[in-house]
Amino acid sequence: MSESPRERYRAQVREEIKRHAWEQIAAAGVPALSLNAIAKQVGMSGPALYRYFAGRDELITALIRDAYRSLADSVRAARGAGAGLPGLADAIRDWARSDPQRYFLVYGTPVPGYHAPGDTTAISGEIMAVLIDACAEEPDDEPPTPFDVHLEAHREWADGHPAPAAALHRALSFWTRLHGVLSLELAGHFGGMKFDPDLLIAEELAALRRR
Amino acid sequence: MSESPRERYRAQVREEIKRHAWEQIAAAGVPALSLNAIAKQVGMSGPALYRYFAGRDELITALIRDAYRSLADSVRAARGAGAGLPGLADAIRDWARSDPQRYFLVYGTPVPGYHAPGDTTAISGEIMAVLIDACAEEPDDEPPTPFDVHLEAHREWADGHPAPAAALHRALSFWTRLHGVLSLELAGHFGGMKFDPDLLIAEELAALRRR
DNA sequence: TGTGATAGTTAGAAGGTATAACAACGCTGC
DNA sequence: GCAGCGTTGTTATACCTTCTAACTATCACA
Repeated sequence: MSESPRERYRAQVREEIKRHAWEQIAAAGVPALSLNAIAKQVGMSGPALYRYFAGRDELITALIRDAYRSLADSVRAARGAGAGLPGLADAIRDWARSDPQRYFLVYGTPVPGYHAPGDTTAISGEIMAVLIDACAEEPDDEPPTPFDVHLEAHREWADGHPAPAAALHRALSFWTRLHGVLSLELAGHFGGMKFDPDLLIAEELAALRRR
Repeated sequence: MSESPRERYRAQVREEIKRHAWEQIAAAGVPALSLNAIAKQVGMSGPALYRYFAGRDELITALIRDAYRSLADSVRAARGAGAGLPGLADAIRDWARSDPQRYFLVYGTPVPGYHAPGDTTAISGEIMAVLIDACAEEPDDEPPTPFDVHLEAHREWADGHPAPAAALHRALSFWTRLHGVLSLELAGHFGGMKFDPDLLIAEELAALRRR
């Protein structure tokens, strides 16, 4: 399983290409990402880059995969350190704020034709599993809602997780509420409004306990 | 104030250009929007289109403005027809589903350098005002939260609306919760999950009453 | 040490945005 | 009615992009 020197070199170059790609994306967004410009930055000329990525789409797909992986790692690390829902929210929020365009590469505007490769949906499920875990340990004194019973009938996506439907519901709400505030904040839609988005997030998630 | 025949013709051509632009965007997203292709569809060749829009950016800006205007009109129409929060949610949801890429043009991934023109932020405020109106007439039996008092101190963005801070809070939560579910749904992130997003939206908004 | 896969090069096709220079049309004022 | 001018269209062009083709040089390995 040891890698040949060629493979090692190849992997290094691929990483360097992606590093420059992330810089361009952070600076001007995905549309401004130019393979030519990256190639020059890396020190090779134009088409040589196609030895490492079949094209623009494959490079972007690799970036999306890395972003998903990074997010899942952050979430699992936080959970591993004993974080509950507030701690997980902090982890996701920090991850998103550290590079908004990376967050939007995962959760932003989709390209109509694009279908995510299977492994990213697997990573997505991995994140969801952690959220459900954290939700399952929260106290639950509310009666089941209509959506809870609906969820009970459509819980295949939880991948056999044993948590009650109410926990799945909570995980979904956690995800959508956090994303709702976070994406609007990062997109600048709270522009003129002077309130602190963190407080809104905190309250949105606190309300989760009361459902 | 009557418009000359030239102005009328010019306005018609601009509309036709935007019509084709929307078709391209709906089909393949903003990145695939090509001025050249649009020009050919309209029946003129290439650079002639620059007589009507100074460039790609100006065309897209015009589309964003129209999208904002259309959304605001839908919201106001629903409100004018007596809709409360559930009705407003339906209106926004229907508007978004009728053309997801139009929704994402307004609320999707932002371009790092881009600053929205002033009139669109005005329209955004117009929408917000309607939401606050609807929230103000909802019964409110909850004690004020910490975020409520924070909002009371930072309510300039509500543009002098007389509603109590709790109503502003509710309007913000309505907006962020709806956007959270809607954008994830439209982006396909509920892919494998078989639950009905409408039920989740309904429950997220019902929980608004309990804060 | 020879040989073949790999990594790089330049050339070029196809298509994009955008500008410049020019022709033709039509509205407007006299 | 008609001269003149602004507007709308054209083609040519510059420069960018992605991506393929053909060719060369290098490096690992038998």
